[in-house]
Amino acid sequence: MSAPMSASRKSKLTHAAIFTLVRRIPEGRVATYGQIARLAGHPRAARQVGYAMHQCPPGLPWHRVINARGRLSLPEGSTGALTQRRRLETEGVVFIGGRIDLERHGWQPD
DNA sequence: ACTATGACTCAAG
DNA sequence: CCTTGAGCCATAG
Repeated sequence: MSAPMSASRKSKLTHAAIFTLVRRIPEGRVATYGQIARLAGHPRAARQVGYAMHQCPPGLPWHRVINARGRLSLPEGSTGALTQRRRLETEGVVFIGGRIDLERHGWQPD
């Protein structure tokens, strides 16, 4: 049986799976790397999510993915960080002291 | 195949 | 609040 099976469990956390979840994050909401990994069935693969963002295809709302502390993981002052913050604020996400209140903007899938 | 690395996370000091 | 160390797993060279 070389059936590859469904990619929901027992498979490696692929970029495709990560991208699919990231696309599900609604506008004005944010999700953490760990949360995406967990939703994909890999609670410990937060790093892979971040790595996948490095290879994120055009059109992917990568800016809605932040770290567990409610801050942007990109180097502060970098072009990416500024772009991310600007896009999030455009969507209505509020930064308080450079931080996002996950209780308020955190994405909660049904 | 192996080693190094990384847009992470958590616990402890 | 910040720093340090360890765990984690896929990708790149």
